[in-house]
Amino acid sequence: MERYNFKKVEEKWQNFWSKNNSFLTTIDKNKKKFYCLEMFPYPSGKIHMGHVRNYTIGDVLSRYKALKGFNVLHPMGWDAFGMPAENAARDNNLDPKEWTNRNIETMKNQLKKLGLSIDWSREISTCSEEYYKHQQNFFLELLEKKLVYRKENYVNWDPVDETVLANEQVIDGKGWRSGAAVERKKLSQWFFNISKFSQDLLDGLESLETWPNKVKTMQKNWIGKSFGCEIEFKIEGDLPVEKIRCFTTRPDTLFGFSFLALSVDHEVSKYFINNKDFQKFKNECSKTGTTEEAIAVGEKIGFKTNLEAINPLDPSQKVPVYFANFVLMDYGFGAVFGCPGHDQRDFDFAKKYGLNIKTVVKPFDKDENFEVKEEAYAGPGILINSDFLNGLEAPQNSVLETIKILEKKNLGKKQTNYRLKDWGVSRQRYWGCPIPVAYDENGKVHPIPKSMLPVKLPENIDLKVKGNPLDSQKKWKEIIIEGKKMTRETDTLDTFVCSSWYYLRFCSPNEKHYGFNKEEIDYWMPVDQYIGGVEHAILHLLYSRFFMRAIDYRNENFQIKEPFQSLFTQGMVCHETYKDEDNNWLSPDEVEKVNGKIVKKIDENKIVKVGPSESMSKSKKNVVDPEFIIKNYGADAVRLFILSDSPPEKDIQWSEQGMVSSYKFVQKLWILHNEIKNIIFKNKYEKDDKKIEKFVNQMISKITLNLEKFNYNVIIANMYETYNFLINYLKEEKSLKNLKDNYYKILICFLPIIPHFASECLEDIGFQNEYNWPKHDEKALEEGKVSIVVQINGKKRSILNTKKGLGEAEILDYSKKDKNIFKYLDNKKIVKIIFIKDKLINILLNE
RNA sequence: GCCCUCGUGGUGAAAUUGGUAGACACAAAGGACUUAAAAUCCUUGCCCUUUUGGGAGUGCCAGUUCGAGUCUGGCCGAGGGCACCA
Repeated sequence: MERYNFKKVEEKWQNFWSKNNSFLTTIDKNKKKFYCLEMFPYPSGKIHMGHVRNYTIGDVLSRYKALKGFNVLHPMGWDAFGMPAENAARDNNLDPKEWTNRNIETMKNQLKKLGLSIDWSREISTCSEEYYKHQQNFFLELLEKKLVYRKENYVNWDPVDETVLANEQVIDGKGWRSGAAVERKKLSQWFFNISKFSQDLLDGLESLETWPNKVKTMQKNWIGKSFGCEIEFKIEGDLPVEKIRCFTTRPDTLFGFSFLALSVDHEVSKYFINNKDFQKFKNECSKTGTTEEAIAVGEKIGFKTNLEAINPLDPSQKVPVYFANFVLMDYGFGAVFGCPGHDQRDFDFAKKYGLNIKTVVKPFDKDENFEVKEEAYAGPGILINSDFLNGLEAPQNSVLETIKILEKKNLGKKQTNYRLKDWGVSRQRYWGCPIPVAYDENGKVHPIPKSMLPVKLPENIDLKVKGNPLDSQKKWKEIIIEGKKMTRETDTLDTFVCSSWYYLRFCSPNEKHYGFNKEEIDYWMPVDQYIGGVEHAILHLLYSRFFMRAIDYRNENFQIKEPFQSLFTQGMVCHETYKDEDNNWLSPDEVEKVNGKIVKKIDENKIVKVGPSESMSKSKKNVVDPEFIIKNYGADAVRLFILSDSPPEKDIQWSEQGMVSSYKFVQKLWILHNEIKNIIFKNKYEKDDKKIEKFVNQMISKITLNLEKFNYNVIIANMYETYNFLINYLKEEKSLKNLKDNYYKILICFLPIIPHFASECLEDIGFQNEYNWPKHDEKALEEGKVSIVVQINGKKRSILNTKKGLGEAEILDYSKKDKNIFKYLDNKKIVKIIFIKDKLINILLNE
């Protein structure tokens, strides 16, 4: 017997699949479809372990579903626009397109070596004209439907990447990619009207039953629905301001009114343009948005005006109007009614400026003299000190009741607010999809006629210029539309737009006239299983859900609202971190273990500091290169290891030892296979044994269930159990009638996990082409013996091995004779018996 | 501060959803084979007993139940998300 040569075998099967177009998919209406999609990668250069995990999980599912008889769509493509290409190209004097395409070539080869069952004929790349021309077309459609618009607005400006970021792309006040502190800047920008669908996006979450709750909650919070009331406050003072509108969720606490706070960008601020103190204050406020310290301390500061606001429910009450740093212009009306008694933030502000703090809600268990002292009381209770509102249950009844009163008196009206803001999609970068519009002499927007699409990116341009490289392309900017000279838009689209509809394109990668073909998406969509990292919980997943609604809007031919039927978010791949004496990060191949100590490879005397295990990242150098690992151990062993140990939704610890043991397991399986093959071909079947049949049926049932439930780590354990069983079985039984058929079934169960190995073994014992997923036979499971637990007063005292299906009386009889049991029964009365067939008997005794 | 998730051996984790806790693997210790090492295989894994066996035990405290890792309430701890959202 030869040692298992994974290199030869894996190459052989990869070539076989490729030559036979094994994973090519076409519409087949006689079969049930299954669309399995993993989040497509950014072509950064090489695949990393995260990709290996993500795509292995998807591949196991795809292969399993295909064996079950589904028509499986399992495509792959490239999220190919974006900053790294532009930066790399600029720094190395390259063309971003070349850089990107070279990376795609490399990564595609790496993915192929993993043995993924991907239909490569559907490969797409978002930076190809073939792809982005359809995207430009979508943009124009949205423009027609008024779902995309242009407005001047404060934006999140990333000073390092020199581009605008969407709210979702600002993390802790920093750019999601560059990590630079984000600044506020006023710019004219393109926006997608995602907020139009706030309620619909929220409602849609209900239908996504198999999405992780975590993700649904995050989206729900992000959409941030709140119900309340819009109130108009009359204003008196030395400025021509008559009224100011506020939004509040607690109109019922109006009698606790103590100040009115405005955003520094509120229209009232126009009267303070020349006020130096105000300008100074405003500066202070813009700083607090970005420094971490200010966020941590959360100090509230205000600027007092000479205006006074009148309480609509009690015109005799007048309170001061402030500008305050904690009021946001783009939520509500940029104005807040301050009720310090029952809102902690208002409380802090009132304390600082010595404003009145009035208690208007008392907790249920306190009397009417209850007073707010150390902190605001935001809980439920009964309204007090509130005139005609006294006695109402807050907020349960009081909010609606107060809104009714305000509406009747024409002082306010019911309103629902959402935190979700429109999606700014303009990016001042070269390597993205050009926005297909132009401006005439007056700055009026003109869509580029569809016949002139795509708007192609100019080639061979200078990327070293400051700002947007497209802006300096004078020739390219000129365009003539219907005889008129115009100037092109130089902003490109956020790359998240590209990934908002790529899953549609996979259904019709060759459709020339439109982004997709109706017949094809009707068959394939929605994606049955989407798999990717949880980091896209809001960004990509919300944008995609929006994009389907945007296409669906006023479109009778399109009915998809939810693109992803099921979502699975896999955990990260982690590795220990290492640092040398000078605190420089070291990669795992720069260190080794000598006598239990981790040391530097080049110098054994240098001790290495071992840090906590963290998600693999280039910056911490705690990465392991998949290509190297695949080369050393083979794709099957890598697949096996990446799935073992931890459940796929949890983080996994990369361990060299674990990797080696997976490798050895494949070798051991090969030795076992040869032993079985010998028995099969020597035709030594004589004894008809049910033991193997029962075991294999149990195993099929377990593995099938674990596949359905994404318990892939348990499947690996099942594989080890199977191996252990077979080894012992072969020791006992040398003549085995049922071996071949049962072994065949086992190999098919292994196929999704270790496809090369299983295909090779199947061929080796004479099965060549079509395999089907085995069904477990209930009858086989029922035969034979069971272990029944015998309990005395709820404690396990013995185990009976009996035939299946015995009744209570028989089991009790056996129990009484059991040597571990009868000593307990001595002189005791049986009070009660709990009996569960084939499982357990619990005998309750009188003490 | 608010929201969500999770606490099981030295480690990663299983447990048919209320019925044998620790499957399967990693690491460790002891042993076998070997002149030796590597590889491989076997055994062990809290406490008491020489063994048969018994006791404790799934973060902590209580409860429901014949029976709780699983259900309920309270507490403690870890991880993640959001953060002046009125």
